[in-house]
Amino acid sequence: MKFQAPKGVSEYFPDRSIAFETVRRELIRPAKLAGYKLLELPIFEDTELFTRGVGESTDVVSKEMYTFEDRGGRSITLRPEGTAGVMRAVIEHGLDRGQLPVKVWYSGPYFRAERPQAGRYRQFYQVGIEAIGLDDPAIDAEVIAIASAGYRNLGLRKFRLDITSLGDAASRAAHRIDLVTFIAKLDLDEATRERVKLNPLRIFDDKRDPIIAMLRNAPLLIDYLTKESAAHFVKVKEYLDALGIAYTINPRMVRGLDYYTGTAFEFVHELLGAQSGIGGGGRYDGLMESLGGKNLSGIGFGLGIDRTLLACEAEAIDLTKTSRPDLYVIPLGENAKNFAIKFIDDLRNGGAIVDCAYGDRALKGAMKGADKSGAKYALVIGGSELASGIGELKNMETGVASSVTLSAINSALLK
RNA sequence: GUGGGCGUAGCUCAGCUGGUAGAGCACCCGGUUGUGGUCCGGGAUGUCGCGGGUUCGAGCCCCGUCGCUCACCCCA
Repeated sequence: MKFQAPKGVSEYFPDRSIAFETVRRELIRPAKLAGYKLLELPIFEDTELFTRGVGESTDVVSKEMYTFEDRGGRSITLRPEGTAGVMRAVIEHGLDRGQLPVKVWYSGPYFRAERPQAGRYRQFYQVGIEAIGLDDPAIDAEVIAIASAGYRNLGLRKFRLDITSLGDAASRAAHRIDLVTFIAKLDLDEATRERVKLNPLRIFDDKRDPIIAMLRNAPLLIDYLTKESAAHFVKVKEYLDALGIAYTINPRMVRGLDYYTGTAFEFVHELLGAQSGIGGGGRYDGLMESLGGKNLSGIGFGLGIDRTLLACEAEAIDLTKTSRPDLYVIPLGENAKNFAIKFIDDLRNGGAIVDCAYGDRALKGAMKGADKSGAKYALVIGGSELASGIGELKNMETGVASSVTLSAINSALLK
């Protein structure tokens, strides 16, 4: 029996794991700069939180959840997305009692039992933020700007931002009547008809050309916005313009989760395959109340770490440089090793990245190790260095070595 | 859940009309005393995904099975 990882999970190991770590850090950074605070939540929750929060009509709930019964007979589900859990925590612990909005960020694994393919995994990673309790369009723009900054920090260029407004309940009710009437006249197959019954908007998600053609003159939700919703959307666009963030209005955009209202957005990368959405989010003004909390509005996003990493790779962005050692130490003999252990520890405590050729390797092999580690400098410590206190610090890039007093080597010198 | 492609050394792959496995990269050792990258020499490595069948003989053919992968669906 040879063990394998479960189907469809993503795993990261060197050197790709270094890039993964960088992606996560850079996507989080703009949120921290904007005052969002970490929320660390469980990866499993009461199943009903998701069926009510995400929506029964979604594929996520109807066929993609990892659900099981725990030993107490409770129905538990591995979280398929982050927002519902945040709402639960905010309501349960009264985080919304202080100043609004509540601004939080979070990151971790999510689970959906889908058939895997490029950029789609059963366990995948996201960075998310939520701003709860403020319906000012400026916060919509802030959330979008934070996501956009994360991608730009990484050096990504070949992506676009799609935005639309799904309006408030009144907007959607008016549109739904006309859309259902329109769809009823179309010649659709059984499966599509069934799918659309629960949420007619999903018809716009169809990728088949004949269907897309049929929808050319379909009524668009964005044309049914109430005065308030329309005004809100106008302000969001103005703020994005002021921020210099380019966007495309996409009135046919469909979000996968039912709780979205008003502003909705998606970041789409040009070089990825079928799974090209690297992040998305929107407003969810009725969610909190529907989960038993106060009637507070909210907006947030989820950014896919796995897909963002794929996007960086597609754009040939190297994210592995940061973790290469500053110094690679090669001790020769037991006395040198005794000295090196403390010498290295001091440098590390000073903030330098230091690796060492332990294991009494031959000098030549150890030098190869230094080379492969990508270290900036190599330092051999043997009998003569111990006796004189002076070593040859070799710059691995230029090949030039210079005499340095060992006691003078510190992290600043190596950086 | 549906469909296509693919499963041979750690990685990428070759293996002609069936005759009991190869390359490159990576790895280890060496090229006369303590300094890497290039070059040269040497070395280790596989139940050819798994099970069954056909055959004197199967990595190659047939059946099944598992897995990976890409796409549909859907989405991060």
